[in-house]
Amino acid sequence: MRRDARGKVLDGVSDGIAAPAAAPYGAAPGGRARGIDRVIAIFAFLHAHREPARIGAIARGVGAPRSTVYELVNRLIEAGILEPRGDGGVYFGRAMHYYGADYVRSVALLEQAQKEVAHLAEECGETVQFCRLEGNKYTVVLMDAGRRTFKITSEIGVTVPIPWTASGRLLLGHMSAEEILAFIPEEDFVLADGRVLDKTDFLAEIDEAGRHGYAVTSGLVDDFTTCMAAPVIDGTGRVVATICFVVTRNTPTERQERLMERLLTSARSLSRTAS
Amino acid sequence: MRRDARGKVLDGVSDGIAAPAAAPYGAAPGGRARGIDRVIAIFAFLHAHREPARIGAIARGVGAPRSTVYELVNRLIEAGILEPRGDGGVYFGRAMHYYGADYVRSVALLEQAQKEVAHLAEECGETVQFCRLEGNKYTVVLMDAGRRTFKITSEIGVTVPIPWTASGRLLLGHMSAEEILAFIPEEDFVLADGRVLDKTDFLAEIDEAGRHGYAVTSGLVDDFTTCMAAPVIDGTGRVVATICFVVTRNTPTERQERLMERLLTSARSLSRTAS
DNA sequence: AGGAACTGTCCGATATATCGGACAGACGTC
DNA sequence: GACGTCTGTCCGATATATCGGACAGTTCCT
Repeated sequence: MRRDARGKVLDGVSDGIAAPAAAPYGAAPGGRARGIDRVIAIFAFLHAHREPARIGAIARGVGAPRSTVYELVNRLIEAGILEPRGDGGVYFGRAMHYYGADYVRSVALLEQAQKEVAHLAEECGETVQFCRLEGNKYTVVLMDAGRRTFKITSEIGVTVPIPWTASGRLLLGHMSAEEILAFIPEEDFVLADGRVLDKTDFLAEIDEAGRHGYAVTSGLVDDFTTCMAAPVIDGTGRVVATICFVVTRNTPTERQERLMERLLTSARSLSRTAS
Repeated sequence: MRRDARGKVLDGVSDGIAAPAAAPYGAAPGGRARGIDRVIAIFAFLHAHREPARIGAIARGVGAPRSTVYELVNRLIEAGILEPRGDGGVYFGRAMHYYGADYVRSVALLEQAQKEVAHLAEECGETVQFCRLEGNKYTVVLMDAGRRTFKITSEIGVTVPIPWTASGRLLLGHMSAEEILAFIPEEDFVLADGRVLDKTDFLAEIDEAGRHGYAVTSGLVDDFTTCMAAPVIDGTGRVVATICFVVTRNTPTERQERLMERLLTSARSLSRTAS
């Protein structure tokens, strides 16, 4: 009886970190779920939705009874964790921002990365990102859109297939070819425009990135951007994160080289903190 | 039977936004609390605690049974909302950062303020903060510690008595004298070092700040810092936030004037977004 | 005007999450 | 080596949170 409306939305922007334990969008029909699981599902839904949602839409999205969602959301609003927005919508609230800031502050690498990202963006005017793996996906953890924010390719906390990114070619450096192919879901080799990446090429690019100590890709996510990434390496030699520029593809080679120098300097500095 | 240990800790860094509805630290002894209320209390406790806490300490801190806290915390860790840290401690996790970033992105004023704060900090090298009221307290919403991060006076999301701050003198501009005195708790006029602020002086300073369109205070939070604040004003003329510099008290007057010019420019730009 | 789809609120029943207590093991101190 | 305090795990009982359904009011179609 329960329509699975909006399933598409959630699928498209899959997140993977906070999905309800076993159920895709909700407990088995008739089953009763715990409040905490409902809350986690509501967070995941709002994050995937990317903008305020009305309570009815949330209830449908997570497959929970409306009455339950009203109850929980109102309690979360009271706590400042969610916030009512215009037109009946609800989205994340101030408390989330405070707790998120606590997280960043508590991780030395992130705290420093935030400074580096802001500094590079200000100095060079380009978009700078600090990226990591999130399960078997890639995600932007920190970003500064720079001055000429011509286009936002990806946003904080939104997961993206690893092969779509320059950083992805660095972040898998510690894995063997077999491990890599087992790790990445088949469908992640398909780009947004339908093109399919060749796995042999991909493996070769990972190898090359590891030898050079950086990676550059063009026209993967879209036709007009180039992504340049440098690795942040921990004490064991493993690439734990990357710092990268997102620039227009027609950026002159000399400028790209200068930007890469700046990236490598920052990455080395971050690597010291990560050790 | 239940010791109220750590009560002091929570008191000292009172937060005010996410405290469990009625109970100070937990439900009445013997009573049974909802999972969601426990979760909210756990968040508030960790935020007040300012660093990873062990589960036993959390249980004591929020006045909940250990078995319940284990259950809830493990579920939250699974969802990436909390994260295990070294030595058995637990603190906020990646998901919190992602959701917090969603919040900032969804509020136009905050998104722009983040850019302004980073830009001013980079350009001037001083600590810049974007501040707001949180109930009847003051709190830093955004901060960039600048280059010479000589000392962190306050951190994101930590509430501070309004009279302690330069911003506080601007943020109450829309209230009458009676309203202000009714709004601020008696104890908030006592500074950290025990000095008591005179209410008449305080009201006069608010009036002066409103007429000048900025506020400057020295030696309030500690002896060595000066705080300079400029108001962000919405369409109705109300001060909805401030942007401010935190500098050493011995900063030359000419430099302070130049910094204030930069603040006022940013504040005017933000005011346009806030309207 | 009628209908469809929404919102926000209330209610009683029952499946179950929370709780208290017990357990073994780890750690440090005296 | 005995003691106190901690951890992580398990369990059964029962107070109760979740659920389904109903309600009136609103909006937006046609």
